[in-house]
Amino acid sequence: MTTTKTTPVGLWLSMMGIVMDHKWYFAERFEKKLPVPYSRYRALRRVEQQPRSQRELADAMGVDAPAMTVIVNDLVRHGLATREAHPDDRRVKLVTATPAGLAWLDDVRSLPDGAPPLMDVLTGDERRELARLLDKLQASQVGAS
Amino acid sequence: MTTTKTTPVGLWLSMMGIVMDHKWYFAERFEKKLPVPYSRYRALRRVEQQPRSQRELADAMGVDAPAMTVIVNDLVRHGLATREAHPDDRRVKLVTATPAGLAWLDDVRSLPDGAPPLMDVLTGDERRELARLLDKLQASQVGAS
DNA sequence: CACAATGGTTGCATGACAACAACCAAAACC
DNA sequence: GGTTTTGGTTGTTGTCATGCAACCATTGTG
Repeated sequence: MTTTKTTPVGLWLSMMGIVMDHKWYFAERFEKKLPVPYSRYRALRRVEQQPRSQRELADAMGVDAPAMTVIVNDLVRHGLATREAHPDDRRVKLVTATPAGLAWLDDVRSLPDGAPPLMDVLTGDERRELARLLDKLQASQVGAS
Repeated sequence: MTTTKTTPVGLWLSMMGIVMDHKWYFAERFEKKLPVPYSRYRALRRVEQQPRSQRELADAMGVDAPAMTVIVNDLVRHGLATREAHPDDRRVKLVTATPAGLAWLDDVRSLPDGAPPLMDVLTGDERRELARLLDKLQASQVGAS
């Protein structure tokens, strides 16, 4: 039985290992809901609260501009988001989630058996604590390379 | 400010999101240490304590036999592991970590700046608590070591 | 012994993702 | 007003991961 080191790298390796080992489980159910890659969810998530430019999205996701274009193309094609020119700077394309897009986000988040059986081993208190820690991690956004 | 839901799917999406958002950061430093894909680490990790057959490894990692062959080929080619026929059943190939393999595992685990700056926001207590929760999750994995 | 089942191997085909070059359009700057 | 910078697009390439088909060697079973 592994005992995760409490160093940053130790924690990171442990967390990444768990995610990688069980990614396939989630992927199966996720792609059944809508046949798009997970990166589309990652992008749409970030325009849930307010529209963002593709530049902002690319920086936040750690991908380059060409990759972002492809992702947004896909979102638009599926009616999950719209791409409009920014009124003040027409170079900028604002990506906005459509009602269908918001509904899809909710769908994914309430996927039955969407999470690998892993989480069942945690008690209610532990889940709340894990959620708190993950939120704290998520709050610290790192810039691009 | 996202507030992670304490449901299994909510926790899973949050955790996976964090890993995916920062994977590139780790990958840069990981592949600088040794130019092999991360999957090689995932595999070698599992033979750290004791040798395993490729079948066991494949099941534990959620990949099929052909993929496992490729991974082990790579490990052997880099001198990180050996592949020997099982004495009792010569169909079975036992994968064993070499001293160099074990050293590499340690190297990766002590990569300077190997983890994204994320973890720095956690206090010592929080890191210990996160390590405990991750260990509990990991313990429920198939073939956890 | 003939025959299936199991563990691995080889080869191929696909999809996701990242990196990059080349390009266009709209600002910003001197 | 011409140049540079910025946001975005198109297309190509390469790598990794995943899946499948066909095959070999070994073992187990009737």
